[in-house]
Amino acid sequence: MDNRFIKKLQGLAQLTANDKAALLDATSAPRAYAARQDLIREGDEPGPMFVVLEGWVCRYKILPTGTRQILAFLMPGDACDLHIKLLAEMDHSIQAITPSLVATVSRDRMNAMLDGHPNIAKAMYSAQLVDEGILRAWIVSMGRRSSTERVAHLICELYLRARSIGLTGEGHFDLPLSQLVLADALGMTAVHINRVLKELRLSGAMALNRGSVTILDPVKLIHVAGFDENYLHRRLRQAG
Amino acid sequence: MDNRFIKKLQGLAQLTANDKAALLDATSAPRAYAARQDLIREGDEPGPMFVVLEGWVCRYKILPTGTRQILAFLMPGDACDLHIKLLAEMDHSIQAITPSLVATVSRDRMNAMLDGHPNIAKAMYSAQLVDEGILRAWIVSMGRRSSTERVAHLICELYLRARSIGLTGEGHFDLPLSQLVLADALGMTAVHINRVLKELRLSGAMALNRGSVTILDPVKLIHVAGFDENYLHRRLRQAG
DNA sequence: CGTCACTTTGACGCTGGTCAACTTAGGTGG
DNA sequence: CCACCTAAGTTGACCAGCGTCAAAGTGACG
Repeated sequence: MDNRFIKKLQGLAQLTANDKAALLDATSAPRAYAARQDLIREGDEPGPMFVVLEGWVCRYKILPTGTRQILAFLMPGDACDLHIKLLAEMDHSIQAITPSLVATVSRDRMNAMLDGHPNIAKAMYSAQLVDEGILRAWIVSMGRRSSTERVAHLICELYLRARSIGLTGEGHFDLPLSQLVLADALGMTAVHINRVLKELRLSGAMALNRGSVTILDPVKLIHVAGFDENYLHRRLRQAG
Repeated sequence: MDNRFIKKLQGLAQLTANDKAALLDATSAPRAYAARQDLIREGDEPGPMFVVLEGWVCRYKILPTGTRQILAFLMPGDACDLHIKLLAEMDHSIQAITPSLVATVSRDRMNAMLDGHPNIAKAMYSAQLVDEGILRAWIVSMGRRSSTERVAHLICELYLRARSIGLTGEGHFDLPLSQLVLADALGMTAVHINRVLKELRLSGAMALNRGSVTILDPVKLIHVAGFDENYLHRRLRQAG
């Protein structure tokens, strides 16, 4: 129904009613987090696996100089850290950006689910591969794209991810990220993000206003971003 | 003995003689690759898992503009793409940097090994988590570190990785990477890499000459890099 | 001994950071 | 319903870090 975790995994593998029931049960008691509240901090001992059901969450790391780098955005349906318990401590923090509902699944329960439900295991391994691909794409962006290209590329990525879980309208979607958050994600300053957004708005490619993105000219935006349309698409074998 | 894959996995989990025999057998027929030869290209259908036994290998991606971004370095003992077969096509290429020996393990064989050898499974999942941590650290570097810091940080990382598989001497190690390759890895130009290396040499922190790095002042280098000494260390629970 | 890839250096300019001020929007309490 | 407060967004002036372009130097290898 509106369990976006199940919805997402269904796109990655065939799930039986039994599989879905197990997933629903495992995520049935989510906890609410306030905006800016940490789920877990760098240095903490890894705990259960997190599954975001509502809201936006990010992984981030603070450098000794006080600057922040956001490493990933987690949207409803995204999970993290399949085998994380193997690590002694977290090398980054995870924080809610908006008020969020997040389920936790203990490692034992997780292992039982992976063992007893091969379809779930397949879907989750696929999801992890996609996440790794996103990490690599971020490196490419940071290393070889201009600031304008980076911003456009991130918007393309987030739009497609939002669309795949049914969170988009016609040519627009909610993006509850401040310009400071975008800057921390893209390795830029909020000031420069602002200038880039103005440029993209004036060029007629896209506009970001009050937490909502309007894609004015998809073709132009994709072109500016140098976005590979198949990036999050063709990458998976046909589910099932 | 000198199978560095086994040596590396031993650092991540207790392996029985039986486990080691299975690993040795699976990697007993490596293939030789010449420098600059691709193991697999972006767009190809994913094949077997690769295990680097000798030489340096990298993941990379070419942008439409022709620029290249290196996404990871693979050293002897490093493997890649545990579940890669779930993807329809590669989103990046993998290439030998130096003449290399690389074993391939078919997916069926891989799955059999993961099922039949829980210690191997544990070690390989740990290795993958460490690799993901390295990806995240690269994002942090690209986003929030200056060029000098980036270079110093990469050298620290590579030194520690080389040391963990016994490839370092006293304060120096072989680094068969041209300045162009370093530039492609760090999102810079070869010209600027050259200037940064000169600066690091003059400051007495480190020197790179003819494929070999000499760490002149470890404390200074770590300080310049803002390197977290525990980055690749404390991160694992005690093996065994 | 010539070729080719790699390294080194200088001059110059653009992208994006810094600093500072002002505007806008949203929330809270009187 | 307004006054106030704060976080977020916007803009301009200035400049530094790093890219670009060009040329010369070095070493490996046939």
